[in-house]
Amino acid sequence: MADLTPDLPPEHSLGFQVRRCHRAFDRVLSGHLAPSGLSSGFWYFLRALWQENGATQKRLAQLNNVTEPTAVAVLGAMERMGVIRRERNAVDRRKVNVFLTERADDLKAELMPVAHRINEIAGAGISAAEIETCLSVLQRMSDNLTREATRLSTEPAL
Amino acid sequence: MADLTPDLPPEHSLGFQVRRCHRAFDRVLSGHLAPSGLSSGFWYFLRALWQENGATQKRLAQLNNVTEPTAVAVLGAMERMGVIRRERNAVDRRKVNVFLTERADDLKAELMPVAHRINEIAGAGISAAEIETCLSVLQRMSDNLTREATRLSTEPAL
DNA sequence: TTGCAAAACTTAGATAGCGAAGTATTTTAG
DNA sequence: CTAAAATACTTCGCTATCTAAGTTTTGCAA
Repeated sequence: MADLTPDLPPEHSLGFQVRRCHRAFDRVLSGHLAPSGLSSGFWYFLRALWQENGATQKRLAQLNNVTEPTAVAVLGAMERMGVIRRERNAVDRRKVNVFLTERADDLKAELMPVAHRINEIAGAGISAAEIETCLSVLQRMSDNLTREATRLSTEPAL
Repeated sequence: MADLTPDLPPEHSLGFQVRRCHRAFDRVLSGHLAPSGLSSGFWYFLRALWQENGATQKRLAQLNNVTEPTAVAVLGAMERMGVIRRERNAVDRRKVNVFLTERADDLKAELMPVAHRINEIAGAGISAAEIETCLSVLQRMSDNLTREATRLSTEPAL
């Protein structure tokens, strides 16, 4: 009997390559952060806070494309490490504003060059035009998929 | 005092976009798999086994770019669900060969179209040439980063 | 042949991520 | 003004992932 389900060779699967690349990035990032005693999860929230210090947890979750429970967990760890401070909003007491501590400012000087370096390493031997195309494709795919995920959760059984 | 650490806007960061896209893929995949009672981790191992039924756990970990403990955990769950069967290799008793069960064959017919569909959704409105470029860039970045990760772990303090 | 190194797997403990459900606060509808 | 809905956060329990360290088996070398 012939096999009627065509294969999708991993190398030509967008999902496969994106996943592989993601983990490669994450491993290198973790490797560079470990000497400072930081885990890779911190990085994303630190970067968001360097741009929007005092943001609410919900806002930080959005900037990072993670859910709120994830934000709570990581920010909790960051607070215990003294990198951020959480403050209940006085006007709207549902909100919690997150502020960087002095410690985090030192980290910025230490970590920003690392981020640049990792992007350099990743893009070695790849033309600027190719990288631009890749970034653009990744962005459009994320948008396409986010739309689909929303559709899936709002139209459950279909 | 001027800020001497240049920002890396997330939209122009390869790491950021790859991570965002990865999670978008994973969410949609999970959403499509949930009705079948499967988690997204199963998919990657199933695909590998459809190509190399009977492979060892080490081999499956390599094909998936995950570590051996990860493979053990996911394959354990798959075995408990009756999707695979593990068999100690008679010649070299260190090895464990992994075989698909009948149940997994049914899943192939069910899941392969889903995988194709998700890649279609992701690539909607993007030209074939752009996608080819993106795949190629992702592959080269993964290789660059994997090399760096190896360097980091073999030359610890440098 | 014995003994040590390497290989394949496993266990243990940690971090991220998720969805579902719970709590407190604010907003809105009637 | 009050009840219901929406918002922001939290808690809980799960999966996936990692590193480090342990077990069993095999292979190589003195």
